[in-house]
Amino acid sequence: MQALEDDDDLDFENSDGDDDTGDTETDSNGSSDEFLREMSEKDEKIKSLVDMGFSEDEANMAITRCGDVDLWELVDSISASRITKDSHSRNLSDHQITDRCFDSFGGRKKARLMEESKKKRNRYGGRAQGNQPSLDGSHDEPMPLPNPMVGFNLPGYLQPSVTRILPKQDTGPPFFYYENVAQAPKGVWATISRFLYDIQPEFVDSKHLCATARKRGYIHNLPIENRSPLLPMPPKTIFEAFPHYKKWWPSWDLRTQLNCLRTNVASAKLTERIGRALASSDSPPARSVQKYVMNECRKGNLVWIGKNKVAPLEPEEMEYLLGFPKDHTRGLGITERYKSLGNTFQVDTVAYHLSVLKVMFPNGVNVLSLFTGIGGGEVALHRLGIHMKAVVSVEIRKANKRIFRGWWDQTQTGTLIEIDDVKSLTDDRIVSFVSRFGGFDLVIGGSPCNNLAGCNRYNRDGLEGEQSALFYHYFRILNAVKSAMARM
DNA sequence: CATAGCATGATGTCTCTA
DNA sequence: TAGAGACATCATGCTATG
Repeated sequence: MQALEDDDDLDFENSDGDDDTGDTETDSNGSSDEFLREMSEKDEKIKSLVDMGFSEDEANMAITRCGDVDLWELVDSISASRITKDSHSRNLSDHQITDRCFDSFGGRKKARLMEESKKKRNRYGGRAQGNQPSLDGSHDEPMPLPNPMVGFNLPGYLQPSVTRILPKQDTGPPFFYYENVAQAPKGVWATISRFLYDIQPEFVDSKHLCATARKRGYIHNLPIENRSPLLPMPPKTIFEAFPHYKKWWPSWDLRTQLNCLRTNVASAKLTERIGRALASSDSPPARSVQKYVMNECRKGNLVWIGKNKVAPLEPEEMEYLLGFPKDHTRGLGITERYKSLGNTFQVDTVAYHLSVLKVMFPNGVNVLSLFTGIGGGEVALHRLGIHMKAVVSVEIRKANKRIFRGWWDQTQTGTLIEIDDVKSLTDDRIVSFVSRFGGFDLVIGGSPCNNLAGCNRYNRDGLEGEQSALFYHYFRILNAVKSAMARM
């Protein structure tokens, strides 16, 4: 849901800020000693795992079990053994555990995956979303994006009704709902899906529900029958959403919907250049000018606000398109508003998926909200008329917390507990919350997309990237909630 | 120090065509 | 079937300004 920056309002609840001054100084230039190098790599991994909330013992055991493998495989292994311990809640067989570790050595599972790979490629006609920048090449399970990107079903669409049956141990409680960008680097969704109990992602482009595109993947264990959309349904075209732009919209701009709302908007210099290019050309403009203008308009989501005059959307217009109440983000600077809005849920889309909760929880829900952002999930629940008895919200950006707290105070009567950082939400604290509230009904959140998003020029390094790796905390926390609730 | 403004490609998928 | 082109993308880093 949110993009997390490391230079922004970092005030951790716990004093985990001294991690970097730890005992694992890596000597990158001097040491010719292979042994020392391996040891410091091992220390690095242990440090990262401890950082994620695992114990040092667990980290050590995992490295012993699996050898020199990627970080995520170690997390996988630890979690697998944890879950085995909770065998009364979830029966993961020894066979699966060994298979996972075996896989780490590039064993028979690799061959099996390759087989499945081929089958799926054939089944989906060769269309495959790319795969992970895999270091060992063993995780290239394809995760094709559907076309059209409409998920399991959508309101008003006549399509074959998809049914799915989840294994009993995955159906909850709690229900969980995870979100991230659909067009992630290769293999990312395959990995996310594997961690989240091999549940197939539901890919939805919000352009089928509103006037702006938003291609996202959602993994959840909610029922998919008897969903209902928020009413009134939002406008699905630009002119329906903003009729006044019709006046200046040139006939050769054929757009009927907007592209994905992002965290930045086009500069005034750029819109000026476009204006000058149009002013100095014929009417209608030459083919090449049209092409230039249209390219910039599509990239920057520009709209026509005057003769030869384009501009980016206002924050208020983005709030509207995304399903938020007017002025939801008001009070922040404009840059901060764009950043917050660019990173949030499309409320109608998420609400459609969550709508099944209404009849299941007539007395309200307890929610664990990770990466809350400006509260897209909570706004969706509220608009569905689902009461929130308690929300434990984890969000690191002060600006977002301010917005969310303001909305909560004005609209809600339940309990809100705010936590700054997923890293500080330890297993112990989770046990304590579960005991206090009698368990969570919904664990919801979209983990940072910074290192997955296509428009990141610098650090698009996948699920292991600095911010996007926080996905593993979503996974850790979800499992902690599951096992704590299983012991209730 | 906080904020705003600005410029900065790569990695994919899909479509069309030779 | 290969290749070229069209198209989309929850952003980061630098700089100026108070």
